[in-house]
Amino acid sequence: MSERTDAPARPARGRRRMAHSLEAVLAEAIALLDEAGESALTFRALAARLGGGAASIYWYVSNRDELIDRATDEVMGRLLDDTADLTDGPDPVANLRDLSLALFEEMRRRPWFGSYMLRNTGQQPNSMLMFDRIGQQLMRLDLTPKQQFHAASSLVSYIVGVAMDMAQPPPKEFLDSGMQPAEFLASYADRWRALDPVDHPFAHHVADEFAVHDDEDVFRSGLDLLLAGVQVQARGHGRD
Amino acid sequence: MSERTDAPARPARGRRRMAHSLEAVLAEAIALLDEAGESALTFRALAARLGGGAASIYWYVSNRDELIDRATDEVMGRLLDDTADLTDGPDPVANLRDLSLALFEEMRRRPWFGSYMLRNTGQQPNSMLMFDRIGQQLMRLDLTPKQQFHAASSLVSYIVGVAMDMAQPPPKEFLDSGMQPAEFLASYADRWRALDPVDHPFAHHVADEFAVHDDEDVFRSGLDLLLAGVQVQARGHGRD
DNA sequence: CGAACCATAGAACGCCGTTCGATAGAGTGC
DNA sequence: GCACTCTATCGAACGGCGTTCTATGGTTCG
Repeated sequence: MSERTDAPARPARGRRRMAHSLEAVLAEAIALLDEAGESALTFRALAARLGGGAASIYWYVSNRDELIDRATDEVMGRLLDDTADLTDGPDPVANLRDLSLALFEEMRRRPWFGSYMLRNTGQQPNSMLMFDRIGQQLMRLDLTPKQQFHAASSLVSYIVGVAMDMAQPPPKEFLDSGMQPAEFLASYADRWRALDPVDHPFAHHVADEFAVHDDEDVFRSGLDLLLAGVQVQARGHGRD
Repeated sequence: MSERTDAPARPARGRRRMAHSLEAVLAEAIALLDEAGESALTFRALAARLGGGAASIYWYVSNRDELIDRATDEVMGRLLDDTADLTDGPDPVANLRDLSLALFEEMRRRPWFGSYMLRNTGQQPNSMLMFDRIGQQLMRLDLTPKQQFHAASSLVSYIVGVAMDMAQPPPKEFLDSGMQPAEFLASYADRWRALDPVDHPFAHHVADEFAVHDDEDVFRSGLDLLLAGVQVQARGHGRD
């Protein structure tokens, strides 16, 4: 009857015993994912955080997969909001670059995010919106629809590929040896240098670069290759 | 543990002679992965195929992760053998294209393969060899080592990204409705057409392309964008 | 013939996702 | 006030998983 005044705009509807809510479930799920990665997101751990039983979560979500889908889409939704102005620029290619970099930033913040970004966009409306936002910039270029579709798909594939790379948890030898990330990278490069030079000429050739590389540089670099290709295609404006 | 110490610990691909059972374990593991995907690869299922107990497998492999790593690397080893001649051509960029397409083909054959390709190349000597083989072609172009390293990484990321896409199991609605893949794709395109045209202009714009697209075309298309970017960079021959 | 070692496998542990049924509380009609 | 329904919660249990421990058969060799 009388409303609790603690609830702001969206009252969490009448508080029951252990009032959950879809919002709360997703918020804690995301927190769990952020703190300890995908394997840490279990129904029991989540329930403990929410202060209830594991079975209760099934009221809001029918599945662990659906839980992850919704969490991912929630994050994507926020990202859409935060980056709404990135497509205002006059140059569509520059806009694509900014948009992709924003995605990269989010993936760096949340290594789990990229891995689930593309699965089943049918279940992830916001991922679909992001895909469309990318495509809309490509529509502004002088390309055939097929070229535009291919370019959008390739861009997303590239981004997800990098995401997968970054989602790789650091090997435990790193966690054990309290090294700094830069130190570890350097010592990892030494392993490249220890490989047979006959079988691995390239590893030796670029070991120095590898030792000091920054993930964002690598990402930006590949992104620019892809976008350069798009621009070549747009100027050639023709066949596929 | 399971290795004799007399043989000069071969790096990776040398035929193992006495490790009769490790080969069997990996062969059955790969068969299981091929037939029913990653989730089907359980120690119990694998043991059943081998006609023994689950615990026995731990003699050959200390981990499920290691099992998957070894299976992946085994497949990569065969692929290295099968594609050894793809880098003989005079044009390094054409060679990269052929190599990438061979990887794509393998990923199409084995959707699970791409997902595990890049993890921990420290544990996957053959993946490292493949990475080097890609890099060797890039060494032949007029690029700085940094550019070469970035290009190799980006190429692999792109390939893995597409792999992730293809590793997505088809939604169960597809399996239920005995549709042909082409039919399903068309009906999926209808769902794009049913989206709000204001929010999803691009989806509507390319729905027709999406309805008839072929994964390999899309892959090849993005690959060519990337390689075109590399070529632009090589001709500009300079700064990053 | 017995010892040493390789290889196997049954049983159990703890964790997981998921299901089922019981039940407490809020809303509703009388 | 009361009974009834509907919503949301949760304890308990099921089956399956990776993994470990321990016991034990089979070979090889002195």
